[in-house]
Amino acid sequence: MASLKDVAQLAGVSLMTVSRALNNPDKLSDKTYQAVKRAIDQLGYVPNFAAQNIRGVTGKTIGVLSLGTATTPFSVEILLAIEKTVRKFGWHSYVINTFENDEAEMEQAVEQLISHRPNGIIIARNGLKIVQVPEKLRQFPIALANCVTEDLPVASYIPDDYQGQYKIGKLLVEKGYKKPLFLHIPHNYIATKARKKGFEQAFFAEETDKSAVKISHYFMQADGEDYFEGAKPLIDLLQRHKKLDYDVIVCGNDRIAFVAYQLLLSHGYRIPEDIAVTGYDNMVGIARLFIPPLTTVELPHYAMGEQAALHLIEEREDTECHKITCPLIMGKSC
Amino acid sequence: MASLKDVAQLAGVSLMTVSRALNNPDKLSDKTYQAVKRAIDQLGYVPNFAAQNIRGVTGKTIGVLSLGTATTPFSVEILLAIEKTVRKFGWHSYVINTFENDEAEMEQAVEQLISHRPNGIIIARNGLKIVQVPEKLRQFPIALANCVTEDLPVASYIPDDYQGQYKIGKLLVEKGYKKPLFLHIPHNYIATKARKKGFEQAFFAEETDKSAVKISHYFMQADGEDYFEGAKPLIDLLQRHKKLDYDVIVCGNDRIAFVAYQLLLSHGYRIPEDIAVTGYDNMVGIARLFIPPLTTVELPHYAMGEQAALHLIEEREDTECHKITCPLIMGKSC
DNA sequence: CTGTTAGCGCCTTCAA
DNA sequence: TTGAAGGCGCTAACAG
Repeated sequence: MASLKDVAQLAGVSLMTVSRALNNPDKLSDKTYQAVKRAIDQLGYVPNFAAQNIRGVTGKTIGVLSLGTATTPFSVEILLAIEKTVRKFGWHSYVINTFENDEAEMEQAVEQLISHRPNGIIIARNGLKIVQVPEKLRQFPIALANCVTEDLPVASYIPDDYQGQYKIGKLLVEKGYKKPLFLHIPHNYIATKARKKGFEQAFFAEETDKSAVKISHYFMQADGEDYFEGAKPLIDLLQRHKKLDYDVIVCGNDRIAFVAYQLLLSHGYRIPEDIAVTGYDNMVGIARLFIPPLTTVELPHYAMGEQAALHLIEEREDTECHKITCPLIMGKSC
Repeated sequence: MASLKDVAQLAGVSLMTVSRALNNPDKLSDKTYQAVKRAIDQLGYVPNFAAQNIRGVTGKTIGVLSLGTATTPFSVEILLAIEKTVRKFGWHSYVINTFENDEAEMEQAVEQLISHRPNGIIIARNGLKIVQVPEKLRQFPIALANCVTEDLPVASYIPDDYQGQYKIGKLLVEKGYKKPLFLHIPHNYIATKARKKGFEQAFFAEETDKSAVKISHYFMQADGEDYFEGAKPLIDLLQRHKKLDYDVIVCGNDRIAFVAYQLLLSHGYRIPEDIAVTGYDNMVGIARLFIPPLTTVELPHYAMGEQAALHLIEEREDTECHKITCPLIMGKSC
């Protein structure tokens, strides 16, 4: 690959002149600049990042430790947001994917991250969870995207699950729904509690006749990603009862909603005439395939990545847990 | 960040001794080695990648140009496979995401890729398409994952769509299905033709009474990713006819199947008793939510990434278009 | 305006 | 077994 030296040779100037043509063109005479530029184009020269980096003159670099992206690819948007945001500021990003439970791989991943001498670290997770911040990473400025930690005070950017589910609850109250069935995501997820609270508060705040409100809470035991399980309670109900005594199924995420749709439709229920359904996530590429379109709430993947990146770029000093609004996506399922 | 020099100072040895402790431990006396090691641990020293790279002693690097991952996150597995594979060989990988249609961004992406002085380039796409290989990238060894090009002879690794759809066709014939309705993915996709051919050959090869076979081909016009469109013909049919004259809906992908399921179930059809359905893709996180489980074919995302990486690592010299088998995923929808 | 020198962190080569 | 010198590609600081 062509180096500065090659360009200098071809242009018949010194190394520094070429360097300047790249970084301070106005410090050169127009003639020299043109000559150098021609040589650069001719050789297709592109500066060597490593060489610049060693001198500490590249834009800064953010190392991203991405956890578990494989199983839930929908959150890639976090990574894309980081990449796009840092690029806008002339920074670079470097992503390492790994899994929390593979210690050896994690160790290797961390070392690889450090070997690139990042100016900051973002730890991103596919689904909201508590993460451990690897010891060796704690020397860097850190921001968390879609995860939190108890290890140390560090800023995190996560979805405002309370607000999202609250908004759904409010909407349902306004529309006059009285008997919701809440099909949770696993009870050991962080999001679960916030969503439960959000939904209940939206309901109880508006309904004076609390006895009319029936909320059935079902929790799935499994920790797996098999959201089919989330709809199991509904399966039971459909088998046991001729007619459901609920007017809306509030689903913990769009995947559970998909299962619910199939169950309801196959039992002759019309959505939303006979029974309404709501989701959560706004799964990219899927959400709009529901018939009728699913009313759901969007996980702010892009914003989480963007904000975490900005946190490091702008050197924000807070160590708060920023809850990002989940916009309501109005469909026709309720 | 600690450098070799710092470690040397702390250990009271020369720079080179530390370097050797890292790369040729056996060339040191055990005592010195232990002393150095202690210093390394104490400082948490990790070699500076850029400095190694500039000397050309790091493992090699593969630059990945990832196209359009945002819209279809399901193919991230290609990137994960690349990362995992190169790591196994002590290589590194570096991913840049961008879009084909943004020329300025593409230009920038290519330069960034080159600035890392990769030893090889993989171009990966979210969905199988023809790509242009940027001029400046052609100087490197290249492998394509989930895409092909007409620009130059270069190895590509893509799904064997013919084989995949053939297998589905064969299965349906064996099970006695006679009247398929084929809901294609857009007709301008590369995969479409291969799948059509695969399906037809499976059918016509076995059925002697060709008149009994009814294949209705519908093509969607839109070039968008809105696979809802793919099911439009089915919507029309359901509106026009009391009872469908098909015994199986062969869907161009799982997303179309997703729509088809809802349409059929809401019209009182039981799957597969009244009408069967098949998919294509085995979309991660979605495929197993179908009720009944969808019989589909898996896009070999992992294998495509892995093989493209191996192509570069092993310095394979062919420039063929490798079609990778799509395994049949047996569900209960046919 | 342009060139020379020095040095970033590391490793190869050669000398001790 | 260990150390010193030189250089990878680049740029900041200083000369000319």
